[in-house]
Amino acid sequence: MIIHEDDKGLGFLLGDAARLLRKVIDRRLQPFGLTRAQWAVLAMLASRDGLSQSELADELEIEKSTVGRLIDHVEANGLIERRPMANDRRFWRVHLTEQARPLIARVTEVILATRTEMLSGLTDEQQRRLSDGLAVIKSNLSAALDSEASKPPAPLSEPC
Amino acid sequence: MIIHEDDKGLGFLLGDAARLLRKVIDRRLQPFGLTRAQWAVLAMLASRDGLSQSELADELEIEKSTVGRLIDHVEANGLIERRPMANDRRFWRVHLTEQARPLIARVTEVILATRTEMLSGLTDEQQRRLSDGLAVIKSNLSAALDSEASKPPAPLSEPC
DNA sequence: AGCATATAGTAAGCAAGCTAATGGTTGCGG
DNA sequence: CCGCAACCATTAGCTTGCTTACTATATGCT
Repeated sequence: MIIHEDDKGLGFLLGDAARLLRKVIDRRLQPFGLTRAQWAVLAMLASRDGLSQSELADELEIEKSTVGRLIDHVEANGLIERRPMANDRRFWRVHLTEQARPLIARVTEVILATRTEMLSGLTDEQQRRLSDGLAVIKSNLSAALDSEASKPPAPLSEPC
Repeated sequence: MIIHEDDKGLGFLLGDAARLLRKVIDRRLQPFGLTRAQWAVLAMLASRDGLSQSELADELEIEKSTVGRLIDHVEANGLIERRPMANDRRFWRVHLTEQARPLIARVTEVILATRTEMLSGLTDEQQRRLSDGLAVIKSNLSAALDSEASKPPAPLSEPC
């Protein structure tokens, strides 16, 4: 049979695991006044300080509007700041503040510990295969999204 | 080195893949007036009609409050209905309406096609391993969440 | 120069997660 | 039988995702 409804389907499994991970991390980051999404911004800036908001959106694979609001929150907490660019006033470069560095170091430990916990019981080989599998899925889904972006114009109404 | 920052870390990878899947499915279900979360409710009821809201929340692994609002939406669309239980007025049993059945059949095809697309390029064996890996992760994260629920009471203040 | 187009960011509105607090029922123990 | 605890559901409020529409700035073509 085609539909081997093993348990709930791989799609649901993926969603459940991701939701659970978000929940765990949000809990553990709460003492730091951070959420998982906000941490993603900090982690990206930690290795590539000074990105613009659009670049951040690309790297984090979320929408510009989402990243904008996210930055509002983190900036309100004093961990990052927007700096105008001299030559192009449309841009803002986002930089970590001094307070951010030590906090990032501590949060990194929490994140790594959580990752270890999440992967406990899986061999390095299994982890690698999991990574590879998820990468394939991401690539397939990106392709699906792209192919959709072109079709919608005329799926059910013929011209005149 | 311990932190082999391969690309973005397995945690981010997991979140990205899940977010992408949600995006694709939400798009494809939009013509049906459904979202992925609402579909989860319908899919569950399709095999186990008449669950209570709390049972649905347990099965779907989301909070009661979330499932309540979700049911509001789907009910407003006329696909399900809440029926009071005679002997216990705290309960509502959620049932599919007649209109729901044919729609569920069509949506199921879309979902299965999307799953196939998502997994294209992965052998059955790879899919199985992916499933198993995600199941382990879910179980580890559930354990992490539980162990946290017991600790918080007294992490930093000693009794008198 | 001047207008059209593209690009960076913002704003508003919806869905869906979560938590915490509330109201209404039920059931049990004294 | 009365009151307390447990339980179902709802409400309100927060964050984060998306979409769509808008502003402001830059660029490019005529």
